[in-house]
Amino acid sequence: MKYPKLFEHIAAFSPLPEGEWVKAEALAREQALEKRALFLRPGDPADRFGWVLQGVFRAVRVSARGEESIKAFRAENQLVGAYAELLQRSPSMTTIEALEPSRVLVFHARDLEALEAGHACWSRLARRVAEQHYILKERREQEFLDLSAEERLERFWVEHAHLHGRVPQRDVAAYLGITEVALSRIVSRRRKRAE
Amino acid sequence: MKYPKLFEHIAAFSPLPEGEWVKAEALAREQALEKRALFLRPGDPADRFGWVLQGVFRAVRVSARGEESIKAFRAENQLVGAYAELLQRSPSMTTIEALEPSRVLVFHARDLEALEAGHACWSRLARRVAEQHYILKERREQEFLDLSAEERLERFWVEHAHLHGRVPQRDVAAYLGITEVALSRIVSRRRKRAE
DNA sequence: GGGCCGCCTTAACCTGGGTTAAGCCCCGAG
DNA sequence: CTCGGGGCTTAACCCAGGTTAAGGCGGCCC
Repeated sequence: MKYPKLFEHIAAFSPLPEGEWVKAEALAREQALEKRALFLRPGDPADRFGWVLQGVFRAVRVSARGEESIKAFRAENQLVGAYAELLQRSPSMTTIEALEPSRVLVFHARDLEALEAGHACWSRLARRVAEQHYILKERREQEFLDLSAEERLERFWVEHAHLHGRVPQRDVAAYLGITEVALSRIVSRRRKRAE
Repeated sequence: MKYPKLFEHIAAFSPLPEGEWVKAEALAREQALEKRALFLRPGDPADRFGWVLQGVFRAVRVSARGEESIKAFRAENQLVGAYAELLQRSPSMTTIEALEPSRVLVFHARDLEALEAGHACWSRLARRVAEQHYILKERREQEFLDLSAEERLERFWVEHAHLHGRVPQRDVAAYLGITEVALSRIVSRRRKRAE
């Protein structure tokens, strides 16, 4: 087994026999990305995804008007990929970019399908992943519905404390759905109140 | 088989042997709700959900400040339930209310688990449901990130044409994340431009 | 060292949506 | 028929955040 820590992590999320994990490892390959390198770009087939071994990524979508908004940040022990497009077997509309020098363990969707055919644990895992992703998106929806930008910022740092100092402020703004100017204002307003 | 139309609908979404469907029907019961009646209220266990046979529902969440926001509308051939809470086995924080006299086919989560143990088709269905829900929430997230309230309204009516005349305007506003006053303004602005 | 670039801040002005409050229209109960 | 209430609209005023533009600051390359 080459990635025992990752195995622990995944098995805790959804039980997985060691033997199956070893099979999966054999299908994966490690990819290193420098800062600013893209794991996925718009138009690419969205049939691959990765577990982050090291580093931070941002999932960006560029709107029709050319504005960037950020769907998610991903760091160690999380999945990176264009999940919605993968499910719909459509090309990626998402850019996934490393914010630091990073390493990822890459899987191909069709390899996972093969594993699924062999052992039910993979389907269970896939289901849990879908459910977990759903819960997170619903939480985010709730934040847009009843929180102001300032409250969303506060919650962002509670839920993403591990990203402190690792993501530029403008990207936090694009995640919150505001401009970097507005975010800067909010931050300085809070600073003043804190004195 | 008591609900052949529903069976067709579900089987098209995820293949399902007739025999399994008949078993499921035996575990379900039909519930009628008058206008304004609640299918689920906050604090209820979220372990039941239903297929809408007839009618329209709104899933409401009341924020800490006492403001209502609407997470979803559900009509014929859709699932109603507090899905996130069901997955987390926590009590419902969602109110689900009939906007018309409605009929629902009610299932209990633990009955579904029993069916899952008997035939893999149920797990496959559950997975597809999770994935589909995810895709919809991600789309909604995107709308909050890069669309103005007016554009969200436009898209709302494209995607919910079947709700025309069936949901009050204030509820549409609460779905879009704005007040009914703001929505009324947007509508009249559009009316003027259309002349 | 100097110049440049990436990132952040600040300011001035504009606009969309929130808040409050008044008023309208329709409908159903008495 | 009248009254009251629910749902929608309009208006006046306010504020958060968008837009545009200028400038600051640190790091990096030459």
